[in-house]
Amino acid sequence: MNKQSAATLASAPPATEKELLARAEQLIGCSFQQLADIAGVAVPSSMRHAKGWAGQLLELFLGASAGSRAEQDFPEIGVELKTIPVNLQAMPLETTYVCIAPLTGLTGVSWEQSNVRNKLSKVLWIPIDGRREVPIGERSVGLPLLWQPSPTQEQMLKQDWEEITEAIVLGQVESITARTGMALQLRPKAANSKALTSAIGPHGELIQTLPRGYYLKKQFTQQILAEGLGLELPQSQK
DNA sequence: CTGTGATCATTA
DNA sequence: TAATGATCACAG
Repeated sequence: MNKQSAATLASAPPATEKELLARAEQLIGCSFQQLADIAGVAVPSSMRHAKGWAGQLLELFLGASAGSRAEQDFPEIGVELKTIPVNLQAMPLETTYVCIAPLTGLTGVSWEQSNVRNKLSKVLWIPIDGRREVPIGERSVGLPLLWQPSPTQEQMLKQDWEEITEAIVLGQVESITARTGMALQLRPKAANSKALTSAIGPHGELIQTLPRGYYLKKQFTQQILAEGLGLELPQSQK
């Protein structure tokens, strides 16, 4: 079968949301093998040593420009790109990394000014086939969804962020686990478990601890994707 | 080391 | 088997 693809590498960032969506729509149904061929890169046999491969491949086609800067992927139009591995039921297979968590200098920082809120204020979700039993080259790209948090979702994120931030400020960072929070969680984000960064200790002193990052829990991401498909949960009452 | 892109793999 | 804690590659 000749799968016709209009996918092309982006030469510049999209100037508008509409242009970004148009590019994303050209990728629907494309396999990673096709995209890798166009991009001139090899398809890894496993993600084990190529964990960000799919995300960075899609950045090439969409024209993301921020590189490794702590910014949205498309600062010109205020959009963050997230690829999300899913199964055939469109259920997320992984949590979603949001950003690194500052562990010092947080006094006086509000949710409104937080990096988490900035990154999540508008997100282009692109589901990808994340099934490990399928060879990577055969996995394909799903339907893009441009999302902004609903008031309820933002409230949930804000509540979690405030709970976690308060613990960090109070020197309780080491007592925060991935179970803290309903939508947002704090987890290690480092090369390995020996990496260290500064944080506030239980008595207000500076301590060295494992760097952490903010992640979205699967259940929260699943809700976003389901609503994007128009699949609201059944209402028991109308 | 920090921050980007995340997924892996051991544990509960 | 799902979720938590650990890890991989690369740019700067």
